[in-house]
Amino acid sequence: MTRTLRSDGRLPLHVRVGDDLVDRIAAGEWSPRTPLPPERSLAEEYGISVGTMRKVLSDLVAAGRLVREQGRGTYVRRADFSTSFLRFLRHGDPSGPLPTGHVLERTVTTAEAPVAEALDLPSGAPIVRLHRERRLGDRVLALEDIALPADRFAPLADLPVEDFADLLYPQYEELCAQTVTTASEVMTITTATADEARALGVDRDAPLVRIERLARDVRGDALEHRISRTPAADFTYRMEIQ
Amino acid sequence: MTRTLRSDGRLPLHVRVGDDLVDRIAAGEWSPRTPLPPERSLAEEYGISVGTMRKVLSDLVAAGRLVREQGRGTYVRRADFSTSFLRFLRHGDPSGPLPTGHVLERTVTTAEAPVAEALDLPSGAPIVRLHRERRLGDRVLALEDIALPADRFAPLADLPVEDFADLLYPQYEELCAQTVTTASEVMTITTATADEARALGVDRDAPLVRIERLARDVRGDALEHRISRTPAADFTYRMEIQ
DNA sequence: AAGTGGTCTAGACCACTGA
DNA sequence: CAGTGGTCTAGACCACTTT
Repeated sequence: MTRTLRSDGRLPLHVRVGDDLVDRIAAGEWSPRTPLPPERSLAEEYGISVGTMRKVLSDLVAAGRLVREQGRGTYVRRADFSTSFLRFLRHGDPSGPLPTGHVLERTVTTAEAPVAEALDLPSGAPIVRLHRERRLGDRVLALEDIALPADRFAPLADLPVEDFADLLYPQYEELCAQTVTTASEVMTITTATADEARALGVDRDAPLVRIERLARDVRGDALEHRISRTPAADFTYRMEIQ
Repeated sequence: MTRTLRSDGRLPLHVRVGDDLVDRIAAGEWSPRTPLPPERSLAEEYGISVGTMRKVLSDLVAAGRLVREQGRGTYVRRADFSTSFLRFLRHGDPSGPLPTGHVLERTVTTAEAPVAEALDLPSGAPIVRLHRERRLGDRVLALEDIALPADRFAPLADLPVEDFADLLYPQYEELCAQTVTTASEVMTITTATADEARALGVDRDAPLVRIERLARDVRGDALEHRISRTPAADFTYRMEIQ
């Protein structure tokens, strides 16, 4: 009757149940729109007490994997798209108009070694590549080069380039049923190549902020590799340290 | 018998008890070296159940204010000094030798408006100013300008400049009983002035990373204002996004 | 062995959301 | 009003650290 856990029985129950829930979310059993069952039902399903199930769920909330709302339910968390690095740019007020996205080039190709490694794919695996600009009005704020595993993102191989949205993550969710939950970024300062300088409207060798991002799903599997470049002069980053 | 809480009685018990504990930590009742009483004693002291006290304590752990170790006790958390932005510099391996710190100038003066505001002091309040270099061997990695409220940091006004340590936060704790718990930083990219270029050994107008940090104690009160500058070419920053 | 935090249970009752 | 998560209790027992 109670759900069987396959993980190491020496681990605490709340850890094993949490891992199992993450697997089920990754398998698509629940999405950001369909709530998980109430904690009482889940506790019964796993044959554990409500108190323990509450610990499982609040740990997953702390880990950024779920969101709970009193009276409504427990939902799979989607990445907050405003955490994009673009919110660190200085243009206008942060509550102002959203920068637009423009895919200039989309190719289906095979992954070079570094990108394949980042995405945890065999070298030469098929990927969808997007070259993209973010703009505010006429002004180009950033250049982006995006790589996606072709098997998970097949619908994007045929999508007309003008149909790509300003925000890609909601589109990944709608068209490809892939939800971005977390990401790691590495930021460095570089100087503009001739092409970058032309596209961004800055001098050759002007300092750029370069951000390499790896976006992941609930289970931590790599979904998207993205390199963004933006003029350093426009950049401010705030962080809270503990 | 049970400790009286002064905060708004409509708030949940675990919040009120948590606030009270933070006040007691800020008042110096416990330090990173003297453990808090065991959860059972604390629960009794406040007249609440152990389960509720456990929630209070684990919330404070999640907020970065306490550290718990099974079998040992519950301690006030100190800032992990390795979270300093210097760990983001590319020189050598991160586990290599620690950069040294050299106070070039120490003055006791009054706070200018922006610094006073950041430190939440009245304009013109007395502060201790430090101008400092961080070096690895002969090489200057970063310049720092530090401002500290003179009342809380009186012992530093007389300390010979050569007695300042490589890491200041442990010294704040030992000499001034001030523990840094959290900080916020704002990072921007600037270009080197003539003085900065000379001190850092880069070209005039070379890109610099400028980090403005405000360090706080458990209660969130401002302890230290610090502006650091380091050559942008040396800088890498990794972040995990949720 | 004594003392600490960690796991887990089995409830009662409250606060909020939506139909 | 039914159904959801949030608060709080009162325990038992386990795992780890220190003496």
